[in-house]
Amino acid sequence: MYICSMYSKELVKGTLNVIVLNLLSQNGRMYGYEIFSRVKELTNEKILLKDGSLYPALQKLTKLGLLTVEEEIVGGRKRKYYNLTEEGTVRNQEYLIEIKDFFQTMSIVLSPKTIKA
Amino acid sequence: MYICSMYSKELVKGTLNVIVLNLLSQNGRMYGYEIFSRVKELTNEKILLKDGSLYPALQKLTKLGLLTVEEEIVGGRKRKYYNLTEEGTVRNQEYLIEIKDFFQTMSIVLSPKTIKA
DNA sequence: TTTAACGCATCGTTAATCTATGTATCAATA
DNA sequence: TATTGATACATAGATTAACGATGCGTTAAA
Repeated sequence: MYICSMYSKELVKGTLNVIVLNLLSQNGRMYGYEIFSRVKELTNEKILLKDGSLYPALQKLTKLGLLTVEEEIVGGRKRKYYNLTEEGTVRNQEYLIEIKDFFQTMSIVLSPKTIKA
Repeated sequence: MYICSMYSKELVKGTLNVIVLNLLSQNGRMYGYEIFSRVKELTNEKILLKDGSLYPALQKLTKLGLLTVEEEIVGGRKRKYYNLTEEGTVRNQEYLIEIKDFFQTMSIVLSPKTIKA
């Protein structure tokens, strides 16, 4: 899996957690590769999560108590299904509020017509 | 100057360059502390650039040929005025396009109602 | 049988940003 | 007059999220 996002790394940085948490909150039970595929599909291949980023992130979020894992064998292949915990749900809401506020603030800073004080 | 942004570091990461370039493209000639103040004012203190981030960033952008510097003494204090170069103007446009596209893409990923394929 | 897609893991590196600290001027204030 | 806060810039070292590279194993298709 060698892939590359159309956005500079720096931009995408800081959004991985909220992407993962939010997808899980909407779709429920998902496994890593499924998350990768779903993001790829939703973004028209504009955001391609790196597996070297995604899998460690899922492990980290689990360690933090935001996700639960269940391992299964499906079609001879190992899968790890993740689910949001209650804490994960709360954190997702917080993240969403923060990121939306941030995007709005950024659009003000970057708006072509800002009024000088 | 000890300050703290209301957003998590990770989110703001990757947006410093475009903030600086875009402010300069709108306001023309500005100095570091002025950029800090302007962003603070525009964002209602939600984004407070750290001086340990801003000044190195200005130096880096200058080294990259995106900015020019002129040093002046104003009111007994040293100021370094920055301006966009042509290359900086082009880069700013590219950054703007990228970040707006990215924000739109993110809003799709994070939208509460995504249609499953 | 080889390639591609599936599915997960991990080690070492990168690089943007932060923290902390330092310098110096000026205005206000206690 | 001494101190604080705002103005103005600088830098060395630490942090840390994410990345690149690599590895393992399965299944299906060419």
